[in-house]
Parts: sequence; C-alpha cells; structure tokens
Amino acid sequence: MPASPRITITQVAAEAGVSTATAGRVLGNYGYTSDDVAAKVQAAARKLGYKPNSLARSLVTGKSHTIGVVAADIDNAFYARVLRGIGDVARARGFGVILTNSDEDLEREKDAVQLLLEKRVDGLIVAPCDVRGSAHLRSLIAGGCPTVQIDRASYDLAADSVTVDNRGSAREAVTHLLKAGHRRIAIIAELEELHNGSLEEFVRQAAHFSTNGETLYPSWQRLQGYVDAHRDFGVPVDPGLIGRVGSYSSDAACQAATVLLQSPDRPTALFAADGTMSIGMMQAIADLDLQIPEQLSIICFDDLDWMKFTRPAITTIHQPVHRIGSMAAELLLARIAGDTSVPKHNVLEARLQVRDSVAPPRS
Amino acid sequence: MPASPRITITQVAAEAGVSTATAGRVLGNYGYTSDDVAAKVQAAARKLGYKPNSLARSLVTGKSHTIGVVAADIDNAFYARVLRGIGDVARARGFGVILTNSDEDLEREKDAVQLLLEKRVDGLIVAPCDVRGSAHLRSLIAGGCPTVQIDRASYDLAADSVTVDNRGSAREAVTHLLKAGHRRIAIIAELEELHNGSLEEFVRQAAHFSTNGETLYPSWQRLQGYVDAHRDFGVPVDPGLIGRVGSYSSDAACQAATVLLQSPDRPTALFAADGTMSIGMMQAIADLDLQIPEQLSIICFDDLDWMKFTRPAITTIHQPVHRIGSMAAELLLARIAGDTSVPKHNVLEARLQVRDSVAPPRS
DNA sequence: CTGAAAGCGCTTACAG
DNA sequence: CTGAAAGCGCTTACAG
Repeated sequence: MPASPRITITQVAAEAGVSTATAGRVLGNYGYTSDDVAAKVQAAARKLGYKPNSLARSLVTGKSHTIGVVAADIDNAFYARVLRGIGDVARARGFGVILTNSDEDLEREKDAVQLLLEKRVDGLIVAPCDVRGSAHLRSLIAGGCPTVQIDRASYDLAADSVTVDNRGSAREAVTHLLKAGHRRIAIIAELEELHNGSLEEFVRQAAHFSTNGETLYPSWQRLQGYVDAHRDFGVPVDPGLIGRVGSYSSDAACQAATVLLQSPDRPTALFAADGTMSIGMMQAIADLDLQIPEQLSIICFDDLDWMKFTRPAITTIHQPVHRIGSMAAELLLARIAGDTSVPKHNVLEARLQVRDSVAPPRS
Repeated sequence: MPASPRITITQVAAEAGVSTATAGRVLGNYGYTSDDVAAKVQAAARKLGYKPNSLARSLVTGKSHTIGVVAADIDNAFYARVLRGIGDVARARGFGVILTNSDEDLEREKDAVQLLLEKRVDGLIVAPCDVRGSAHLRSLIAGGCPTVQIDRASYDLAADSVTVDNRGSAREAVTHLLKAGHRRIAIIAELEELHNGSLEEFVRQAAHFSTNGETLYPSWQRLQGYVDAHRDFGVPVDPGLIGRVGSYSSDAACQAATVLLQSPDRPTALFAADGTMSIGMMQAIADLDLQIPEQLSIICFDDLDWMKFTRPAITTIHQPVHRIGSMAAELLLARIAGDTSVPKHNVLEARLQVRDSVAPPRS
C-alpha cells in the first residue's frame, strides 16, 4: 500500500470553495478571514485530513522554525542534559531540533554545520571543537546565521556563548582539599592540544592568564583553577602530579590515574577534571583497591548520578547543565527573533557539593 | 549586518552562462552533463559561495533525508545511547535527525509526531508511550510513514520494532540469585498502567503468558522473567517482595526499596528492573547503610558506567543499547528505500554480567 | 548533453 | 475580507 496521497492547501480550498490564498490564510493563521469562511475551510481541512507542509512554508518565509545542534557526543551525560535543556525550550516555542555529533573532530563539525545549513536551520548551537575560532564558524557567523556556543567558546567569534566558571570552581575544589591539609594533590584532566608552549610553562604562567583570554578549553581552565589554589596557599605545583590524559577517554584516564597512584611519593588527594576522567579515576581506585578517604581523598568535577550514593559519597562540582542548554536555546531564539545586541558570554556558576570523600591526609 | 544574500542555483547558472536546469544537474548531481559544463558550473558555484537549499529540493522530490525520533527522555543514559546509534547510522547515510521527547506523555507524543510530520521526515523512530497501539500511530502507519518502534512495541501495529529480551534476561538474572541460594528475592520495578487485572493476578498468570502477547511494557516483561525463574525453582512468589514503584522515578524507587528493606522479613536479594530503579535502590541501600553482598545481594537490569567499579562491582544485565539505535535506524532506512516486506520484530539478547554483588545469603 | 517550461505546496504583495 | 498572480529554489519530464 503506497503512502496515502498528501492533501494540499489547494484541495482544501477546492473542497471549501474558496481560493488557495484564503485557505492558506486560515490554515496558516495569517492575514484576515471572516469567521464563516474560516469555519468552512477548517471543516474541509478536517474532512480531508489536511496536514501542513512546513517545507513549502519555510521555502517561502525563509524561516524553518528549526534549530541545529552540534554536540560533541550525545552519548555523554553532559550533552544529554544540555540537549534536554535545549529540547525543552524548543518544544515550548514550537521549534524543532536537529541533532548532530562532532566527536570533537573538526571535519565532522564542518560536515554537521553544512548539513544543518542545507536544511536551513534558523540558528545553531555548537560546542566548537576548536576554540581558537575555526574559519568555518567565522564565515557561518559572518553570513548572518545566529549561533550560540556552549561549553567552550571562542571569544573572538561574534557569537554568544554559555559556559561554566571552570577556573573558579576548580579553584574552589582544590582549595577545599588544601584546607583539609592536603599538599600533594594530583589532577587528572584531558589537557589536549596545548598551543601556548609546554605544560610546565603553562603552569608557571597560568596564574597570570586572564580567565577568558589565553586558554578556553575547559580542562585547561580547570587546571588554571588548580594552579590558582596552590598559589593562594603558597604551595608549589609539582608537574609530576598533573595527569595529562591527552584524550577524552576513561580508559586513558584510568591509566594516567594508575600511574599517579602507584608513584613512590603518592598523592593524598586526586581531583578529576570531568565526568569521563572521574570514571577512569574510579576504575583505577577500584583496581588498586584504595580506601577512600582513608588512603586517598577525591573530588570530581561533574556531578554524576552515582556520586551521591557511592560510599563514601563523593565531593563534586555541580554544573547547571540543563541550564546551559536552556539558556543557549533562549539566547538563540532571541537572536532568531531579531535581537542584534552585542554577543553575550554567559559564564554560569558551578557549585561545590561537599560530601564524604574528603578527609585530612593520614599523617 | 543582515544575513548575506543567499546564492541560488539561478545565480550560479547565470554566472556560468548555462540554464538553471543544467546548473541544477551538476550541483544536484543528477542527470547528465558534459565535463566542461560541469566544471564551469562548479567554478561559478565556488566563486559565489553557493549552498544548496534542501528545503526546495525536498519540496519537489518529496524526500527530506531526515528521520524523526521520539524518545521518551533524552536525559537518560538509555536514550542517549540509542540516539548515538541512530545518529551514527544517519550520519553515515547522509540523513539528518530531528529529536523530540515525549516524557511518556501521550499528548506530547502526538505533538511530537505532528511536528515531525509537518517537517516531512522520511520516517520515524519512536518509543511509544502506549504499547497497546495508540490510534495516532496507527493512522500514521496506515498513511504510509515508515516507522520503527524501539524499547517497547505494539505488535499489532504494522511497524518494525527493536526491543530487548526483557523476560529472558530477567529470568536469567533471578535464576542466578536462586542458584546462589536466595529464596527471598525482591524486585523493584516501574510496573505502571496494568490493564490485565491486579498485580496478584498477573503474577499468578504470568508464566502462562506468551512473551510477546499480553504485556509489552519492559518492566512487566521483566517481572514475568522474575516469576518464570521462581516457577522454574518451585519457589512461590511473595507479592510482598514486589516493589511496584508506579512511576519512572528514582526517588519513588528509593522509597519503595526502603520499605522492602525495612520489612521484618527482609529480602536477602534485590533485583532492580532498570537504570532508574537501580539508582533509587542504591540510594536506599546507602541510606540504610547495608553491606553488599554480606547483608544483601543485588542485580541491576541496565548496565551503567559506574556499576563496574563500585565496590563490590555490581552484577548487571548488559543491553546492547547502541545496537538498538543503529538497528532501528538501519531498518528504517531500508523501509524508506522501499523495503516493503512484512514488519520485523527484532528482539535483541541482553547478557548477564556476573560481578561481585551476589553472594549466598547469610544463614 | 542542454534548455524552456511547468510544478512541488505554500505565502505574499497587489487589486478589488 | 477575498482572489488572481507571482514567486520561494529547486527538480522533472519533454523537446531538441
């Protein structure tokens, strides 16, 4: 059985005995129509089972009522929640959401943007792979496509952004460990693609960088916060305590954590810079059968479901993830609606959620 | 600065000095063109920065190269992974994915389907709220829209489905507990909306139901497996051990688990019927400070990241979640491409992942 | 292989 | 308030 023939506005108009223009006005809810004509058209539409074709409408109006999202990886609690926030706002406003994944790959990101542009989305929410302002995003924005960056942002792109205060919250978390008396605190973080010289150099200069300037990748910002806290306490940073995983992989994080935890001068605390790093860290801790917090204190950036009932409950940094998505969508819809004010860079606060995984180091 | 004026095929044709039909043929990659004309057109397109408008193309071809997804809740590891599977296949085949959430609400599901239809998706992947074949899905399918059901399925809908062997894997898991010597095994499950009479009656008759017949909601199927295993071992089912949460909420699951675990004749094992129930269960166990597996053995349906490194590591049922999504997308694309064979109901195997959270009951 | 014409299903000025 | 006509940006027969 073939698809039932689609009913068009023309057929409804014929059935109702009016012109297509008039039928369009009542069905599309624009222009003026008298009540009785409207009723006739609606009756005809119902009778025939008319469904509007938004492709045709979009073609003429130039508005698709659709927003495009380029997530890094939807199979990740962070993006899943962001997308929830985006979806909630979009639904409330009658917008559709087209989803793509970049997998942190610039070519895929380009392809994704290209796909979304061809589908004529009204605007884009993107977690850019490259935070130094890739040319394709620049030309996208120059071309007038409303764009909101999430999670990370290139500040020299003329586009809004919604991010989290990575540096400040990491600083707070590490401060919490320092206050508890820890002096050998390891950090395990992605730290991929450094373009400002060596890691050692970065550490030496991190405290002097402006938050929104030299480095805009979350894991580097979190390392900045780690350095800031040490500086506040006059504790020198031991580069040997920086577990630079190099990729966004829990297995790689597990390896890096294992190396750190087996070193002769073992750290007494470990700070995992995001959810994926946390998973790797937890695996390493389980493999080595370390007791928390007796042998090791831990704090995780990114509050995952299980962290609150693991025993001991894990101290975390709680990001307003749903809000990232909903705010990005709201900003984008405002731009689509014609807001042309200067780009806004929204930095949301994250909250330290103190729980039992931190104790003073064993003397 | 307004959006840069969009370049159309007409302008490219003019620039190249050919007709729009010819320009369309090379740009749209259909029909025949000579190499030198193709080169001229491509040069003109590149020079002007031509981007195809897929809305116009879809309007005339009747194909949008887009699939619609109605997930229950993207902010849920299960759907996030399913969507990953869908997205991977879609990207490989050049399809876009429009995402909506139903939140298990029939009205939202209808709205979502409506939105997707207006955007003229070529097909739909849906986790139906109501498994008894809602009228709106029935008419959708009768209208010829290719549709694949996931996670649960109405078998009297003429649409493919991809689900998991819930009953069989639950039976295997509970058998594992029975073999370990447990005789008081509680189950905590959603079990919403029963239409076959009372819970007691269901339990009495569950073993006689065909797997794919009377009940098609995952949590009920998992309860069936629980009953099956008891029957296999000649162990009567105590309805007092069935924690019927009534909604898909971890807080509610926590409450139900707490009640079960505080009862005078406490179960020695607890089977959580999905990820959300597992989270509630774990919270209850933490609150009551029970030792696993000394005081309680547990098995979770749904393998979440953390279950493997929690100590003790938790025995789980591992569902091929990504595969659910990719298979659903492949099936759908085949239908879109014209496969008109009878609907297929694919039931994927889930695998018991034995880990340390099960031990014999304390005597 | 190429072009002139028609048309996909709507909306938008423009008359009336 | 309503209708005839044109047009959104493409693709599709149909001639040549």
